[in-house]
Amino acid sequence: MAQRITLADLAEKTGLNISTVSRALTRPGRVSAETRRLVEKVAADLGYMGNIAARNLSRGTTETIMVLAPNFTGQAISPVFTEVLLGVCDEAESLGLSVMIHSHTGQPIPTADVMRFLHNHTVDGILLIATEKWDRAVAGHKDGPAPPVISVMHDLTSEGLSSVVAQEEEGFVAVVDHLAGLGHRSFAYIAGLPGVYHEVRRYAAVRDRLTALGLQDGLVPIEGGPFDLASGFAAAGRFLALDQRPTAAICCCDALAIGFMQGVRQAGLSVPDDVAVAGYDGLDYTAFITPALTTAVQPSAEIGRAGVRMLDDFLKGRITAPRLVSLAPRLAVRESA
Amino acid sequence: MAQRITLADLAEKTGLNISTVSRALTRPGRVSAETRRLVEKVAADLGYMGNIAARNLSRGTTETIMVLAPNFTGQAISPVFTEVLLGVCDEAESLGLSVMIHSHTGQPIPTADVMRFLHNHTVDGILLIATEKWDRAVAGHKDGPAPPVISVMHDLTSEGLSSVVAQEEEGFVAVVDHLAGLGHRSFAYIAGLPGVYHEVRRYAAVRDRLTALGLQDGLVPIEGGPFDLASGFAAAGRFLALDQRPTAAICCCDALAIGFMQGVRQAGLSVPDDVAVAGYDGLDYTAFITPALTTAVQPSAEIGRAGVRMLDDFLKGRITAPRLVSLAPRLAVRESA
DNA sequence: CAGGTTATGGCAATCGCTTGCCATAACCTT
DNA sequence: AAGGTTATGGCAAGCGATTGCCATAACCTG
Repeated sequence: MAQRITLADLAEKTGLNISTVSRALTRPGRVSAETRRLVEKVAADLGYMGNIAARNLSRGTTETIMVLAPNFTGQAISPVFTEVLLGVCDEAESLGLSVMIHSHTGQPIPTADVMRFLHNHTVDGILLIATEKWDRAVAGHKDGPAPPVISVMHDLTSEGLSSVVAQEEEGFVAVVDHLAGLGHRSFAYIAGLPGVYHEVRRYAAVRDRLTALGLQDGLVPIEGGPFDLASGFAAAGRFLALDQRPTAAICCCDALAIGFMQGVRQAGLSVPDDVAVAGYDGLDYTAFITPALTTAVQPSAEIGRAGVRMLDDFLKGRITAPRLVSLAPRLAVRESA
Repeated sequence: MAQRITLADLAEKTGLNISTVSRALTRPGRVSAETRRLVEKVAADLGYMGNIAARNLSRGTTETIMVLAPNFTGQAISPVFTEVLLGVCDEAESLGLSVMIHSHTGQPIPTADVMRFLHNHTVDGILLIATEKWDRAVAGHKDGPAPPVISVMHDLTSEGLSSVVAQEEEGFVAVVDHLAGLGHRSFAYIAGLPGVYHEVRRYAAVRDRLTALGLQDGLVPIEGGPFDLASGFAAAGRFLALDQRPTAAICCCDALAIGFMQGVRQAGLSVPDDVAVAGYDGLDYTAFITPALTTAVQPSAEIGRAGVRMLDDFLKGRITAPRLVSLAPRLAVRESA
């Protein structure tokens, strides 16, 4: 793929100077309409395509953003992440940004990596899908201006990073309220990975809401696992072994819920009659299984879009102070509860 | 994010020439061990990070590949694609390549786009996940050397593109054989999007195998749709309206199968007793729904990995002629059939 | 019509790294 | 010890586009 046509070629062909050609192509108002038309015609004729690397070097910019995702390689991907990515790509495209994707291995966040990508001009900004805390100290940027990094799905404003998140708490409040409204008084909580951001917040939301309703004594936390189907299935075993089984199960995420339902039904229990089940995320699949899962549907793609918009605002200097955007989930009441 | 340290800084600090510093960092054998150590130490001290854009311009290379995916924005993503992407990222990382992702809007493949990315040095090579035919003519490269583009999931060797695919036909042969072995003699085929590569091949595989078994008269094609859950659900309605319902349903993909199962079960039919259902793809979810879906599990992530390896081989000049790699799916017999 | 704007195009430095080619020094051979 | 290698580092020319600054020409204004 040898680079064929350069600005120099166009310059020679048009008899103009390289700089004029460059301006004709990138600064519409800077040259006369006539000149611009000429250059454009010749460029089209010759099939000029420009050299991005040269532009990047010269401008010190790449028009590229990176999404740094957790565990993206080496294990299953959460469909939620995929949806976020879809939103990201969508919005990036309409803003004229390219998107690179890279994975980080989880906690602790490889701040050094982040900084490297930024510093060596690989990308202009980063959309961080963190699993754990962003260790600002590692960056050695404690005093400098905030780096162009937006946290997605995690509220890291306390660390100085703009963030766009879902109102998970509200989602779980809605779930709890719905279940309580159905008359349930005992609740299993099928946990995600212990200690992890989402798990911690979701459990807290459930517990607090139950407490507010005076039902905290009915809460039975059950070990789950890494937000996947198999962990939910395994959790069902623990649930079944309980002396007094709660009548409802609130799962930390949809994958756990689906696995859990599969587990209890295999043991002969009926959902929702023997145990009502609710999840969180709103994966497509939840609507097409039997019984269809009641779940809080999170606007994942929109989160991705908002993240990109925010990063773009940041890069263009339209905002400077860390900001928080949080999007509300919507409860989808279906058969399982 | 101002670029701070450059090779010039290191050169000054070490008293060496820029070129020597550059070599110390990138051509281990080219300088004395002592010099290298010195440079490395100073580089570490100063936190040198290099400027990728400059390197790219100078080397005429980007060490970046692009995955060009269909419909990635604007509509639901197939989990299969996600899995492929996972494999791609995984392998790319271990080969030291970055990956950009970009979407194309389907047929016809935007060959011009492809060429632009290649020509303007945005990326070194492309992993094309095509939906339709690759229009070689558009590229205007009919005579030139093959561009560094690998087709993934579609055999485009006939167009001169190396490809890595799944042996879909074998997968469907296995499905048909399994169903026939169970005693089924009438088969509904729930179709994907009409005319689309996968749909065409899969249907042909089913029909041919049934013919080979002398069971072709039992085949009833049923309109499905764009490889998603809702289409499968809708197809169930058509299936139910049939005068004589086949006893087995072969679905073009898992999403269709899941939607289909949901549809027929909602109508009171039992799977597999009233109708056996089988899919293709091997999505995680198929094992955790009731009834668990019998399906041909395609090694999607491995396809992604193999694609990247092949592209890398191509870029490094280890292969030049178009090649075809095809990976076998594995039949997972579960409850639905 | 003189003095002052404004529009347009050219010059050349610059972005930071890479690499072919050359010079030097050190080390062999016979 | 003379001629020949080999290892190491420096020089400088790129890679291709961008952009601040300047020169010129065209156009105003009173």
